[in-house]
Amino acid sequence: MRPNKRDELVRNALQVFYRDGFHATGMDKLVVETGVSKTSMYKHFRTKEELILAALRLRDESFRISLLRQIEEMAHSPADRLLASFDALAQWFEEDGYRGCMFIKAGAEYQESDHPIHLQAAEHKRLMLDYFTDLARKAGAREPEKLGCQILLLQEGAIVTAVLLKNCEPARDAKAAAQVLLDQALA
Amino acid sequence: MRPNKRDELVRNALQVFYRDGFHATGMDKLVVETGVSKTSMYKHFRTKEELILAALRLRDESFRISLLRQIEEMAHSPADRLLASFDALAQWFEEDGYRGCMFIKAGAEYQESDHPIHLQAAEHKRLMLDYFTDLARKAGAREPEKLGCQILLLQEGAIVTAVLLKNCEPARDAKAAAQVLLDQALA
DNA sequence: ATGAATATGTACTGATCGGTAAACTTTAGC
DNA sequence: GCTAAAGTTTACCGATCAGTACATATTCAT
Repeated sequence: MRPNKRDELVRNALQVFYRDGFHATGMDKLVVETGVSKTSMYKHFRTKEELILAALRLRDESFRISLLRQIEEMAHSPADRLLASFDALAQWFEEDGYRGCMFIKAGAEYQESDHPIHLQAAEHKRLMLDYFTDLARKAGAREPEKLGCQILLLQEGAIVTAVLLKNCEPARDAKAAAQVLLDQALA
Repeated sequence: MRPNKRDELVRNALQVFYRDGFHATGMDKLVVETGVSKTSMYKHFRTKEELILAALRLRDESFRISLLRQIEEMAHSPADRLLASFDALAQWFEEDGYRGCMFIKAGAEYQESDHPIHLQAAEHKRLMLDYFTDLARKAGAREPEKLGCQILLLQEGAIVTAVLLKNCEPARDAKAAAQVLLDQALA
């Protein structure tokens, strides 16, 4: 268990950053919430920013891996998988402690477009876009880049709407929209 | 010019909050950037939170008013106006200093769903949803609530995607998607 | 069992946080 | 021209910010 304390730190810090935000989470709060001493934190990461970047890297990995696995279990054709991504979204929204997309929030708190945290958030979205575009291409869509982007737009829209509007079901309406767009792109 | 200093404060503070974020903007920075003394600020607003709420109120008003006017100038039928909203979006994305939606960011920095700032951000989105739903109804859509929500999802998705992904044109793809959804809802 | 790496607690730095106190100056209505 | 409101400067409060120093304790491979 040599480097595991570091991973444990990143894992727990990730939860706190996701729950409370980046600027609102001080290093002293992290000491309390993660159980890792401040001295140890600064042995592993030279700055708070580096710790945030590590947390975002972990989030990107675990989020995308589990999302893709979910999708691939639920559906098998590329077209069905595009649609299934919205069912995965709906499940996510129902989870306790759902607080929207960590990368949208990171981009919102670190707005300069050349900031490392902003860049890492952008990279995550680019990977998501690539995944949807790939599925659209495999599904035989006429303009896969366009359909992939539209699927992404619906997802991002649903994610932020699910945070702010409790009275509507964005995942359902987004899926219905995706179905229409998909039909039209395959016709 | 009695109460105008207050309005000037709110107007300038709004710009700084939008540019730099809420937690990242301290009251001392606002003194420098707005030219209003700290004592005066606290004469007008008892807390930073009240100042933020006033800034958000102003933003909601001016943003919605100018957006609706733009839309109503560009198009005249309800259906065309739904589509024109994406042209207004595209123009917004091109503006210098575009930094996404202030209310999405407010909801991201103040995440507790009963927080006054979170509630105010949610109220803005609800008003936007109502507007689109109303247009969808007037356009004769089969399920106006559904179409209104889908338009909103595309808009929100485009807004956050325009912040993070510089290499694609979310407003264009969102408009094309809206066109398809609209056709299908009117058929 | 020992040595080296890794962890810890405590105490601290200077800067900044939101917010206040008090004394002084400007502005505007009568 | 006087009065009172509204604005200002300057200095301050205790708390918290990110980050560091240092001495001690725990862990682990040999």
